[in-house]
Amino acid sequence: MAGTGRNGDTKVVTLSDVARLAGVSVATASKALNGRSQVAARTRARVEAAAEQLSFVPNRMAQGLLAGRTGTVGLLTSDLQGRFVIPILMGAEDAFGAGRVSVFLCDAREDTIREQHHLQALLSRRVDGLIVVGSRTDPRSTLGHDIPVPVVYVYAPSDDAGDLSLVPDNVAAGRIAVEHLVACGRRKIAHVSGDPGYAAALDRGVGVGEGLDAAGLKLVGDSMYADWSERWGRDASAVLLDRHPDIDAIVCGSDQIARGALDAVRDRGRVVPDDVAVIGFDNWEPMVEGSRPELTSIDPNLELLGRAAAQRVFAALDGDELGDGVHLQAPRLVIRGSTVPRS
Amino acid sequence: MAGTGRNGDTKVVTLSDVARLAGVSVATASKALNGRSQVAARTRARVEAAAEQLSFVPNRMAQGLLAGRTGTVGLLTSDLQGRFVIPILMGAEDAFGAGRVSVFLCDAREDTIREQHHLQALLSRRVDGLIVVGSRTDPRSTLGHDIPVPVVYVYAPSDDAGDLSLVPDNVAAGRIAVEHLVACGRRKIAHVSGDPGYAAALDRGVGVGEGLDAAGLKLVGDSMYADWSERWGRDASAVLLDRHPDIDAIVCGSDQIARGALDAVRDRGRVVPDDVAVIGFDNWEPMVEGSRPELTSIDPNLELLGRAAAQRVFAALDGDELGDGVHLQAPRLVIRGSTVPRS
DNA sequence: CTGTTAGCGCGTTCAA
DNA sequence: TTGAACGCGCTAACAG
Repeated sequence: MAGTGRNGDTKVVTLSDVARLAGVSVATASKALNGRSQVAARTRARVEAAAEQLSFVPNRMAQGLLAGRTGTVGLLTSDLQGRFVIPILMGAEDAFGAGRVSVFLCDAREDTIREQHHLQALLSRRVDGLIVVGSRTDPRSTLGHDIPVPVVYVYAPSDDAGDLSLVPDNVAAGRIAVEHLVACGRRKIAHVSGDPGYAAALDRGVGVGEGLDAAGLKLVGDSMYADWSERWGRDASAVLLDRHPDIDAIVCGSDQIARGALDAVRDRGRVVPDDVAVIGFDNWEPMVEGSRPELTSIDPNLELLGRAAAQRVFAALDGDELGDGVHLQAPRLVIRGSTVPRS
Repeated sequence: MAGTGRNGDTKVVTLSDVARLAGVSVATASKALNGRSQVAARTRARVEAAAEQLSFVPNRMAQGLLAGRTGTVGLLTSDLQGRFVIPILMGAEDAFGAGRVSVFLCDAREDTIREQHHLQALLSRRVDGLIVVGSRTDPRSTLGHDIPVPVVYVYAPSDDAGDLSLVPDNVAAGRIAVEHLVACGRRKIAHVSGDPGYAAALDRGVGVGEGLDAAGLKLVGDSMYADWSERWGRDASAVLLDRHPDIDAIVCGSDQIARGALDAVRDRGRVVPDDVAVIGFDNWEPMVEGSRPELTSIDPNLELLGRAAAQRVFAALDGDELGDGVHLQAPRLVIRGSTVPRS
C-alpha cells in the first residue's frame, strides 16, 4: 500500500486518470463512483477497481463548484485557551459523520481587524456556514446581515436580536447550584464570583438569588465579585469564613474560584464537605478532578451547544428558517466530593 | 453597509457580476483585481469600484482549481483537551498573515478509523499540507508515504524515520529544571513524575538524571512514577517528604503533579520555596498561575513548534526538501514563586 | 448503458 | 489595452 517515495512525490490523481485506467469516459466514471443506477455492473466494478488502485480521492472543491456547497463550516473564535471552542468543535463534528463536513478554525484573538481578515478568508473559501464563538457570555457586535451564509453565535450572543445566538443558561446554573446545596441540607450559603464586568458572573449571581428566595433563605454576607482567579477565591472565602463562621456552603463563580475556596476552608481547619460545601461552575476537568476533594460543578453542556449550532446551520442550508434571538442551553449538575461525602 | 435581509439572502457575487457592472469582460476584471499591469488605470478603477460595491470576494476554491493550491492546511489531532493543539494552531496561523492560509482542525479522538475518515476528508479538500498533532510524545504510527502533500508530525513523532517530526526536547527540559534548582542552592532533590508508559515522563526523568550528574548530586529517594494527577503528586510527595525530611526541592513531571506536591509540602507545615522548592513542566497557565505560590515551570514552546511546522510545510510546497527525522524544540524556563521567593 | 457537451468561477494564454 | 477561448476537476443534461 505505502509507496516508496517521500510525501508529495505522488501526484494527485483525478477522475480522468481513473477513467483512462478503466477505459471509460470521465462521465461514466463519475456515475459509477457516485452510485448512479445507469451503469453496467461490470463497468462499475472496473471503475471502482481503478479508483481503488490509484487511491483516487475526488476533489471536493471541484464538486463544490458545481453543487454550490463545500461541506465546510467556519468556526470563528476568540477563545484563546480553547476551553470553550474545543467542545463546541467536537459537538459540531458529531452533528454529522466524521469527515462529512470539515471545520475551519480561526482564532481572532479579540482583535476586530484580525476577525475581519479571517471572515474574508472563510467567505472566500465558500464555507457553507459560520459559527462564531466568544470567550465570554457578554453580547458581542454582530458580523452584520450581508453575509451570504447562515451565521450562528455561540457562547457569546450577538448584540443584534435578528441574529441567532445559542448561549449557556447561567441564571439556571446559579439556581441549580443553590438547589443542590439546599437539598444537601445547607442553610448558610455564601457567594464568591469573578469579574463583575462579565455577564456570566452577574447571571449566575442572579440565579443564586433566585434559588435562595425559593428556599426562603438569605445569602450570608454580600456577594463578592472581583476576578476569576484562584487567589481571589482564596482571599474572598477567607474573609467570609472569618466574618461568618457559621457558613456551611460557598457557591463559587468558577471552578478556579472554587479551588481557592477549598484552600481557604482547609486553611481554617474546617473540612469539605462536612463543615462547608463548595460548588463551582464550568466543570472544567483539570480543575474539578485535581482538587481535594473533587469539585461538584455545573457543566454548561458546551458539546450540545456546538452540536445544536451545527444542526441549525445545516438546517438553514436545507431551506429551514435559521431563526433568531437568544436561545439558552440548560446546564447540568455534576456532583462530586465537595458537596457530598464520598468513600 | 449592512443589508436589511437575513443572512443567506444575499447571493454570492462572482467575478462575472463585477465585470458586467463595470462593463468589461471577466478576463479584464480578473487582471484589474489581481494587479496585473496590462490594464488602463481608468478601467482598473471602474472594476475596483464595482467589486467594492458588490463586496466581491473571489472564490479561492475556484482559484485553487487553477493554481493547484488552496491556501489551506489540515491539522489532524487527537489532543482532546486542546492543550497542545491550540498553541500549535496559533503558531501555524502566525507563520503567515491572518487569513492568508486557513486551517482545518479535525479531532480524531485517538480513533484510527476516525483518523482515516478525517484524512480522506482533508485530502479531498485538497489541503496543501498536513500537520499531525499527537496528545503525548510517544511515537505514533506513520500516515504513510503515499500522501500527495507534505506531512509534519508535531508533539508526537512518527515511528517512521523517513517522516519529519518536530517534538519538545523533554530531556533538555528535565536537565534545565535541575540546573535551575542547583543554581538556587538546592542539593537534596527528589523526583515525582507521571505515567511511566509515557515517553514524556521517562525523557524528563533522564534529563533530571543528567542534571544531577553534572552537578555531582544524587537523587533523594527513587523517582516516583504513576500517573499525571494532582492526587498522585500529593501522595508521592508526602511519602518522599516523610521518608526524607531533608528534601529541599521536588522536580515534578507536570504542573498538575507539582500542584499536588505544593499541597503536600504545605500539609507538613513547610514553606515553599524557603524550605522546599517545587518545579513543574508544561507551563500550563491555569495551573501555574492559580497555585500558591505561583509555579515555576518548563515551557515546551509549543507556539514555536506550530510555527516551525507550518513553515516547513509551505517551504516544501515551494520546492524545498521537507526533511526527515525527529527534530527537538528547546524548552524555556519560566521562573515563578515556587522556586524563588517573590515579594 | 455509454459518451459527448456544457458549465461551475477563475486565471492565463493568445489574437485582435 | 482588451476580450475570446481554453482548462482546472467534476457533475448534469442530453444524445447515441
